[in-house]
Amino acid sequence: MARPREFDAEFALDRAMEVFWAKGYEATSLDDLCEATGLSRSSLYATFGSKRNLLLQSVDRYVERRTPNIAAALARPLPIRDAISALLGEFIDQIVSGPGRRGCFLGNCAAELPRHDRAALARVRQGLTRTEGTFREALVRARARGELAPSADVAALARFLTAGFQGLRLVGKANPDRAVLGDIAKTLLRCLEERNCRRNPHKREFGHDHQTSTACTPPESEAA
Amino acid sequence: MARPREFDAEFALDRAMEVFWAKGYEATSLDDLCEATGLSRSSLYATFGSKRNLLLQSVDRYVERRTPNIAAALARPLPIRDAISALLGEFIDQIVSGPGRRGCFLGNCAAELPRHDRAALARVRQGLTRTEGTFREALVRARARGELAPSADVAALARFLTAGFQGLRLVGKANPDRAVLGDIAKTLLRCLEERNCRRNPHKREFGHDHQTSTACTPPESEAA
DNA sequence: TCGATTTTGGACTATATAGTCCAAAATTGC
DNA sequence: GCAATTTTGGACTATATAGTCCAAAATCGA
Repeated sequence: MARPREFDAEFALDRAMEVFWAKGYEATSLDDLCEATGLSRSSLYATFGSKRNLLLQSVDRYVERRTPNIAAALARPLPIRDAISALLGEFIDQIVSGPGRRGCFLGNCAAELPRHDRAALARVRQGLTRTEGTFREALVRARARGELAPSADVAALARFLTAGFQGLRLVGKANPDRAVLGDIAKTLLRCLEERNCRRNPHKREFGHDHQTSTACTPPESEAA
Repeated sequence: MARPREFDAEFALDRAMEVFWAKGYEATSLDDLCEATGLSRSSLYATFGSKRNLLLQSVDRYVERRTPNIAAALARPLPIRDAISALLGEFIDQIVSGPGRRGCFLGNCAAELPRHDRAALARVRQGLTRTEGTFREALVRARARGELAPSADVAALARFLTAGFQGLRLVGKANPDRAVLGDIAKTLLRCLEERNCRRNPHKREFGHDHQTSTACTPPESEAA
């Protein structure tokens, strides 16, 4: 081999991720990325290929970095509700305390990325699925400890928690108000109370039979 | 007066909103806006001032347009849970049926807008607050009808529902899977069951006392 | 030391972008 | 019809952008 790299690609990726996270994909320029990573354009392109490719890798990186944190928070020697409550509280603290208010990178990407960008959305989906899995594993353990009803639908609860956390952080970005976020978290936690976590077999599942067209205007011919 | 306008500003605003909604703020160019509205640059600028200003007005427009829809859905002669269930189902249908998968415009803006953009975030916040108010009013009526416990904390429930819907739609953008979204909706609805909606006075409220630093890395010196 | 190989800085390109400007067109009151 | 007034199309500007390219520098094996 010849001349070695003067930078650490992992470190550069972390810094790039931070920028994408803080500013969003479109609003991040290559100059921003060069400045944040300390790399020149040639090194950036040689290492990561393109801005878009760097985003994809940043998403993966984010997931790698955050999943263990969440897993650790849920593995604390606490009743699962208390562990989740603490996790919610930490997010809320981060949000209301100001500077770190960037939301969840996965959520930001999901919101910003155009829906025709299959590859990128797949990465985001994988990340969300991993979060969901982390929640589910913790719930399974909690159920085994007797904290949830034996019939608790932990898969559904995990999905719900994933969406709930996303909702909390998204709302928090626009409305970093402790009272509001506390209400959301408090109510969310109630869904974990033991009596709510039994399966309810005669309850209709979702889908298939809704008629009235409400919500938001659907049409518009798929703006390019 | 002299020469009259050849276009309808309201109509143009609607079209502009659609583009922002579909593509996001940064990814929408003035050419996109001109094409969608049919206006020339001069007319656009004379009418709306700037791209950013047009976004702000689009947000307001979106809120004006969607609030009555939600209000109407919640005012249907149904138990509140059924009305909300139907609303969730409609959103899910829209998401999984494909083309309309743009998420909520407010959520998209909250995710994309930089947090230093006070004015824009305030508009978004107002929109979310209005949604919350719509939920709350419906819940108050439901409580008066005896569908919720007299002590139900309808304000907290409304905030929770606002975040929950945001979470559902955000997750749906990355993962338009009926099973996943159905689980989220199903679990969310459980929080509305009568027995869950009583105030629980000795339960600790949120905030103030969380210690471990988990979640996602907070630092980074406020990337410009 | 030398040739081979890789990295690096930064100049460069081609394009896209938000916003400006003005002459021509359209309309009004008279 | 005419002067006044407003709108309109689109040319124009200045800048920012993603990505390319290459000569110089740095390192390695021999």
